[in-house]
Amino acid sequence: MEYRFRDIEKKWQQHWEKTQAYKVSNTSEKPKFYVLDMFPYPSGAGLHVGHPLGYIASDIYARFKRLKGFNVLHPMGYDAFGLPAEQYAIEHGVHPAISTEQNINNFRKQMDNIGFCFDWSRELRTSDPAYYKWTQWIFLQLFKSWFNPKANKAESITTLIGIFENEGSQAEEFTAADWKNFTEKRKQEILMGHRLAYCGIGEVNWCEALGTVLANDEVVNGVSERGGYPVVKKKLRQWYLRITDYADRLLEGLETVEFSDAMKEMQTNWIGKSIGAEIQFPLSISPRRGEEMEEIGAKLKRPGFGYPDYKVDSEMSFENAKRMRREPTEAESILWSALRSKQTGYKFRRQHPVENYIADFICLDVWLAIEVDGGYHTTVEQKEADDIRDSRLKELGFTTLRFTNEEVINKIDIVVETIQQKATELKKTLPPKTIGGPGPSPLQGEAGERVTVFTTRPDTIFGVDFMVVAPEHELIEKIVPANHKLPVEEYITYVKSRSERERIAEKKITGCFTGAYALNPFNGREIPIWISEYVLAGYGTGAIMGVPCGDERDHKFAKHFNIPITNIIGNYYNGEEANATKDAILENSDFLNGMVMRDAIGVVIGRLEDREIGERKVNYKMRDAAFSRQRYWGEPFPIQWKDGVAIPLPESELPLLLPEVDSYSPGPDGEGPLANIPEWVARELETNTMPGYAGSSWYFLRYMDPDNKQEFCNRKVSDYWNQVDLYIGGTEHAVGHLLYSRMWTKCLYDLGLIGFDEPYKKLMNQGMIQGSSRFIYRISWLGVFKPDFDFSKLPIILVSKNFRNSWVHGEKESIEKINDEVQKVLKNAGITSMHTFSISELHVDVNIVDGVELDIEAFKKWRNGEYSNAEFILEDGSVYAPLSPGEPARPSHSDGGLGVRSTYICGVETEKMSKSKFNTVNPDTLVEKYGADTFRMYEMFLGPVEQSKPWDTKGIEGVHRFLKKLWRLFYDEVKGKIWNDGKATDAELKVLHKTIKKIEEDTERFSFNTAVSAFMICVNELSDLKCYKKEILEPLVIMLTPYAPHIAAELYAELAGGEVINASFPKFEAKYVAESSKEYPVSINGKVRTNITISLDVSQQEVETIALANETVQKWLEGKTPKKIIFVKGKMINIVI
RNA sequence: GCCCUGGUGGUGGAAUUGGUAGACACGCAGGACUUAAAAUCCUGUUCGCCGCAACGCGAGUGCGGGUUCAAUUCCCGCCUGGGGCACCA
Repeated sequence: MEYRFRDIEKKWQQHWEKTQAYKVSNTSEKPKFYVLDMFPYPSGAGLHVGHPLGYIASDIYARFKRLKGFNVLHPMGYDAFGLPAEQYAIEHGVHPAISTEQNINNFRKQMDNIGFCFDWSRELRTSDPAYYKWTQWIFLQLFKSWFNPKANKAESITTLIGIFENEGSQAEEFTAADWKNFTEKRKQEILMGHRLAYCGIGEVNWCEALGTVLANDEVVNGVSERGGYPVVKKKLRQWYLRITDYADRLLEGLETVEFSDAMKEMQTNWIGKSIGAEIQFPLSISPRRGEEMEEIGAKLKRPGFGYPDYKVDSEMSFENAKRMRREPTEAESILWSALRSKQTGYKFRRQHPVENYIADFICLDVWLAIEVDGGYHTTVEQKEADDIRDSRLKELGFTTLRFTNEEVINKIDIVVETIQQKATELKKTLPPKTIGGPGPSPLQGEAGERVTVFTTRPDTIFGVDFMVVAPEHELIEKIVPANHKLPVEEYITYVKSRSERERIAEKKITGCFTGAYALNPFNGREIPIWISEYVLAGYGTGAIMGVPCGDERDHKFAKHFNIPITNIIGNYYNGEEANATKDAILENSDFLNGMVMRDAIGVVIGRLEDREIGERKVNYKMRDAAFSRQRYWGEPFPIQWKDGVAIPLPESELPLLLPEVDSYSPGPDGEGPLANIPEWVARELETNTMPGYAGSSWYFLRYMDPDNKQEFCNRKVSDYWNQVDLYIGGTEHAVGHLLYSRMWTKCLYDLGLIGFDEPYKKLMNQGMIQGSSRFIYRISWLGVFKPDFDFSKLPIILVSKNFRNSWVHGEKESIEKINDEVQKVLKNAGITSMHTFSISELHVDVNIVDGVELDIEAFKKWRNGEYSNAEFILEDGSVYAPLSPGEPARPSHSDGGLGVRSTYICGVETEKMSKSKFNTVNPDTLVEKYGADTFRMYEMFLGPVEQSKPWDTKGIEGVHRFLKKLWRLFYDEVKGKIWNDGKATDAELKVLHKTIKKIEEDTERFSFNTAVSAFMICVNELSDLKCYKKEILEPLVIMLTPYAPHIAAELYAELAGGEVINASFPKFEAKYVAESSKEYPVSINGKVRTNITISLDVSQQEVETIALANETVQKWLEGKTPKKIIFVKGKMINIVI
């Protein structure tokens, strides 16, 4: 009886479906185990051999755990919303729901073929209203929550409202009373700045021609990848998730989960926590002075980029400021107590340095300086000094008010009123502050008066030779003097056409001087402000301080633009490349001179904080997650916009169904397609939809309780199943999906909806299976065609790989050979008008190539006979021409045997597996040919699951042979059943138990490839021993169940009766594999020279004696005495001479 | 550019904690069975040198250094394939 895998597999798959063998209950005495695969997107291309890799791995583990006595949840479903279906809809007019449904059916059919143990009664689809109802519901919970930093967790927004009502907000500068007086709209605006799901303004890549928003990788060199149309940045209202508030918890959580170190590192880097300082650099030229400014700028004749022409003892003014703050005059004290804490409605600072002056009081919001004159201001010299100071302050854009001591002391009310009036007046003349909304851009606030940078190295403050501001920084348009406008605008136009990716990756140094200067806050040194594409508005503050001697990128920038470099680290800087050391002793660094850099960091921060020009700051590279898409095929937001205020729909109205649309094209102004529906717009509903990761951020919870109509998941059920014990998927989800779903889980936990705050306890990464592409080489005709030329007469000539290669390398012989052939063919075809050609490389379907040999006959039938008349120049130079009429069909090379066996050799390259590259291998054809069990085991046998590798079908035969060999331990072709009840020998038991141990260990650590090898070794050894004993075979079959469930079920049913999937994993017994001696490798100076078998229980002394007595050892010793003998018990012996 | 990851025979890979490099399988070569083929079985197979063979010798885990009695494994520098870089999923 032969191994009839097709019958067996069909039989058992039907049996399992009929008996609902994989249906899992939410209540069980057994311990639970949750195995989950990352949500697949049902693409139109169907499954290729890369997809099942992870599913087979999880299936093996799930089945293994079941044999080990666990109640195993192993569900599957579909991340069914997504762009490809929408793109297909735009191109073909098919509703995404329809194409998605078809794709899912196809996926399901393919998966069923492979014999997975999924509990299909729990299948999910994110596009199903019964599912997305709860996605919308969770979104509303996020919308109605804020992150309370004190509690370090999310809370209902009502607790925040309570705080505002009672205390107001210090950070946002309003009192409880203010809050009560705010309009509802204003209150909502403020609350929006705290909601976990919030609305803001964000920039997208907008392609007018395609009428759509593009992903970064769809933008190449400033134009769309599809079509090559121009792309610009467009600001759109967007939803965001406040994931940055969870940054610290996402970092801490990594310590509690079993992810690979690489994965943890990637997430840590993505979050990008860095500790440093935010430093404010005052601007040298006030943006308020407009046109007048450049004249001054020009007049000032700044000496290049070097030091300004006045020198300040900054330590002096700094010390003065501090001392004077400590010892204020009476008048100053009185005025300060009237101005402090925003009593006037304006924020004043006292003894604040402006360049090298120190203003008594200053309000940076309205550019107002207040001077209180003591008696000594009456001298002529002092008067002059005051005038210079006033005019400089005026130059900088400040208005100065002067009061005498007497005025302040006696008429404080009038003084304060005057100040208030002036401030209010100034405020009106100020350019309107841009209200950017609560978007993620950090560029708002008091732009226009100073540049704020974030740095992890405040100790290098005196090495700042330039600043780089993001070209899209709002400050730019305000600070650029007219004579610099043109080049700056040109540069900004260039940057606008670039995707973020391109900007970051650009090796070429680009940038543009803005014509404006900032001042070093400590010594007033002028610092030129540049813009460059490598600084992004979204990172940090959107501006960096350039320290060329300490940072490689800054160094290159300075060198490229000839910006003089200040060396603050002495010998550590060699003038050639930057040195990021923290160990150098600072030079040219004012009050830091002589200090070790790492110590200076804290000192600088202390001074920054003292002088209120900066502060210690934790910065995250991670930005809030953009959570809306201007697309159709996604979850609608349950939000209405009334008078610019977002109103959540009542939960009773969920789900908000995705409406039908006539066209899937975007709406006006880059809005989503939903904006095209009059009724939708009339209801003032949000026209964006949610992104792909919305549904996949919580799906693991829905699997636990998929049919619940009352809640997203019953708490008791989620308490039972708890975390996913094993999550399998690719590293491509390392930072996207995994971080989002971790954040959602933490939110749900904070809100008391689930009982754990990390979704995935253990993560296993599966590698990608790449495609191995094959190429053919076709002669492409170049030449002049007559107008009436009949193109069908043009012959198709294909040359084998080596001919093409040598042709490319210009080898005479090949060129002549190809030329001859070409001329002959052209002549036969009666073509004389052209004679030149090139050779182009074309993908050919890997399925009609055996290794690298093209199956010529199959190729001729490929693509409806496109190449049926092609002529082939084969590897040996012979020509394979089309049949002349009446000539009998020739066998292709693979039919072998007849005539000369020359072949057409294809080119090979490893690429992504993709339909368009004709390198996809469909699992269906392999399952059809070899069976699901062979396919499963072969995918595992290919190598470690977590490693990427190109697919090669060669080798599947070996696994198939193994299963046939296993079968022959049970059945003989002639005799039929051959197993017996005989008592197993020691040798047989040893083979069995060695295998049990290996399979158990390997399965537990996901080393499935070595487990398959162990099965092969076991079957080989049992075959050699001619062991057909039930005592051995039965445990073997149980062990095999996770890997090859069909054949195991069949053999087990015959052998023992019953269902193997409910059996128990065999127990390993050490006594059967115990060894008493070991064949030790004996090395001389680390090189193995011989082997000696020695009992395992002898001492080092005895081993040395035995080893030295050995003949080979004697020979190598050449009479010398060994210096040292190393003996590692059970491992090896090494003799050092 | 930045972050992560891989590189071992003709091929996929093994070597679990620094201890016999190449398990297992493919392919290839030779042989057995057969009229023949398929299927199956047996033998050999890292490279080089010597040799009828056995034995033996040398080199060898991307490249160049280092640590160690001993390195595929640890350290430093480089080359190179793959994944990610925020709207592909």
